[in-house]
Amino acid sequence: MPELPEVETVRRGITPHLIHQEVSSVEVFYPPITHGLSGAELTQLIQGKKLSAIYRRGKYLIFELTDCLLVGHLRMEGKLQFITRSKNPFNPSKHVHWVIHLANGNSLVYHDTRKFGRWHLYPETTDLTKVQELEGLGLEPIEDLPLDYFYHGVHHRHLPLKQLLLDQHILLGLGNIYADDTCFEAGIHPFTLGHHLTKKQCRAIEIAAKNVLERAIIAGGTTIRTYVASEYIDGLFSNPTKVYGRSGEPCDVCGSMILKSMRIGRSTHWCPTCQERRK
DNA sequence: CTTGCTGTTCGGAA
DNA sequence: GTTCCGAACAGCAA
Repeated sequence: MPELPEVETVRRGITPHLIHQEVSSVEVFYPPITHGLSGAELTQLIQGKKLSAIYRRGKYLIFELTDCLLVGHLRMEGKLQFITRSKNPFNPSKHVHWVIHLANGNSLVYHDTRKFGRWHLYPETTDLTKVQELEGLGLEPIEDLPLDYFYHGVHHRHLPLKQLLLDQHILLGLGNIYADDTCFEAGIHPFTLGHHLTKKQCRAIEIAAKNVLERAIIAGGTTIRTYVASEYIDGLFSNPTKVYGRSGEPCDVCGSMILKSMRIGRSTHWCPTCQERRK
């Protein structure tokens, strides 16, 4: 489900409920999601430890506990649900794959219909440089980037812009939805090849990505206020896209019909007028 | 019923 | 080294 804004919204939503809280036990119903660790094994490893921080890097969530890290990726459909003591004992649905119980009686529940998500415990370190999943990741588009950063990442590549935006080794956090909207916001055709992009276009893409993601985070932030503890935080906010999922509809800016194409197993959406193809 | 599509990433083949 | 393709899984719509 989540791209960067959704993961960030989940992080902000659950942090106040979890920070400084102590883990009492862990249940695991589908161990492949926890690198094969059972509930008993995970309980053994983190029982009595306190959550000291929750970070996000790209689409990864990182729970820092006493002397250890729990690193997770929600992939397509992972969701976290915080439930209060009053909802316990909790009857997990068949798509709930782990539950972390806190000493105060509340619980954090992981739900993932397609079971693509992964959670990896690093039992003896809080050093993020030791985390394999984070090795080689690119930079956050919502933070300041070095001069011509995206240009240097793509000008020698023979892949379409859309695919380069999905590559987490260059810019972090864009998925299929926000990659399409980033191309639209930058006014560049998603199939423009990396080595045809100018420095100016690349700068426009950096700015577009930042704006698209920040707007979505704000939309999530407004939604989160209505967040109810018993509901999944899945970040499908009232944050309308400009082109994604809108093929056949008129473009907001020029009225042209938005197009859709299937490539490499993913859909891509664009406005043929606002994103005229050059090469 | 079957097929294709879905917000992701990885590993192995070309 | 870069690029392509299928796999992991479940549900839904056509």
